[in-house]
Amino acid sequence: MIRIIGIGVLFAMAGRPREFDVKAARDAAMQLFWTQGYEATSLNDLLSAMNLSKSSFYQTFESKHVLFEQCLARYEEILICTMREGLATAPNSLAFIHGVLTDISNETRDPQGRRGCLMMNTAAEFAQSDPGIARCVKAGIEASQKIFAEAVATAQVDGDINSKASPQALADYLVTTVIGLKTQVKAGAGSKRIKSIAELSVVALQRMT
Amino acid sequence: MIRIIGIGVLFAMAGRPREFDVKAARDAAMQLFWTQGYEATSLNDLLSAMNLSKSSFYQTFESKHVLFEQCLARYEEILICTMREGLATAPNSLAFIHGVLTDISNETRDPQGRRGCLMMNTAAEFAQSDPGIARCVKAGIEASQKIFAEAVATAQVDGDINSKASPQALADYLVTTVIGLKTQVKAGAGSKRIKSIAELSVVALQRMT
DNA sequence: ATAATATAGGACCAAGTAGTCCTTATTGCA
DNA sequence: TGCAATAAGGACTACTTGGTCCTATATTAT
Repeated sequence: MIRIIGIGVLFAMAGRPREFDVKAARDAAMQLFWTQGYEATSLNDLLSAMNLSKSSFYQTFESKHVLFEQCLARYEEILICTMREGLATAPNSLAFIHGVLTDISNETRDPQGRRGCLMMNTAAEFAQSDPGIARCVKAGIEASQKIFAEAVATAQVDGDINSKASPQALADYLVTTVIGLKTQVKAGAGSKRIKSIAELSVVALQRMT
Repeated sequence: MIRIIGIGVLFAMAGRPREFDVKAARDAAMQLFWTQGYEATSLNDLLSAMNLSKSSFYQTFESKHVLFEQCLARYEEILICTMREGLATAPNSLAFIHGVLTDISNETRDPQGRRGCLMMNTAAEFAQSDPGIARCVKAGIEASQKIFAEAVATAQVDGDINSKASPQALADYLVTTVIGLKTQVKAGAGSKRIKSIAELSVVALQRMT
């Protein structure tokens, strides 16, 4: 039996309630995909990490591929929220930008940090062969570029960045630098090196026209 | 029967001669790995592309994994040679650096160009799980960084780059930027955008201290 | 009680994986 | 002529893959 609650919200009645947290399970899957990549993550890996039986898995999530799409979307959501929050709470916009770049140097030590960025990893594994995934990755990059553009514009008002430069262009530059730094980390670069590149990039940013 | 020719060179005598070109076959494999990645390239894919029977394949190349290592090494060799040549033939060092960055914008159109860089793709797929591969990737990055450092040093002598800056540090910056740009291309960025980021980065480079 | 749903577990499937082995034919040198 | 090597092709192994289906049991609202 299906009951209508509110506007357009369907609620299936009766039956045994779900025992696990769908969001928590999906987050566990996201972590796995993030660490291992899509292909390298087998269904059994997922079932273990999500602590689900195959039955429950397929009843809740359509397929491995669909689950992955959800994980990617969720990752981007978290990424964007984190960035927004960082921008809002930073002492000023330049400090935010500086922080995003230099903090990457902290990811060098443990394997956890060396995973890189799920979006980028996905672009590398998939973007050529799966248009849907490619669109999703592109949207994520676009979104983070937008936040950087906001930050740049504010920093220009603050007088921290040359006002002649286009915030869009500088934001593109920043996204590119972040991607480069994260990939360097993944490839094994050390903390000191990453930090110095980040510092250099911020200085360069302030002098651009 | 094995005969010794020269110093330490072994030459197996008699027997039917090999009908295919080992180097050409390996290059074909390299192209495939480059386009599809390691896991996504099946043995059958390789046999087709290399135009070999399974027998010939395993007689000549130890395994898929060993072949991949050879392909990666070969890729890095070509990359370094190409860079050396570019640096040698460019009108000046800054023009070389400028060319390397801006030429990436030409890779945006066809899928061929959007493959990215085999080294980076490999770092993304493997670096965490295969120490040998990781070492090889790291060596390749190091080598290209060295060439950039040379170019920067010469450009400083030419007066095109501020002499106070460390060539090593600027070279790290350049490698990072190249990686970022190539990944952006892979993720679907357009030619114009890539070009403008590249130009911006070169201008920034010249002003660094 | 009944309907509806979720649970665990396992059987099962078709396909694909890298890799080994064997046969038979081919080719070149000594 | 015979040895040594390559070639093509297929049989075969042992394993993994994502995914379906079924059974039996548990839990809830009506």
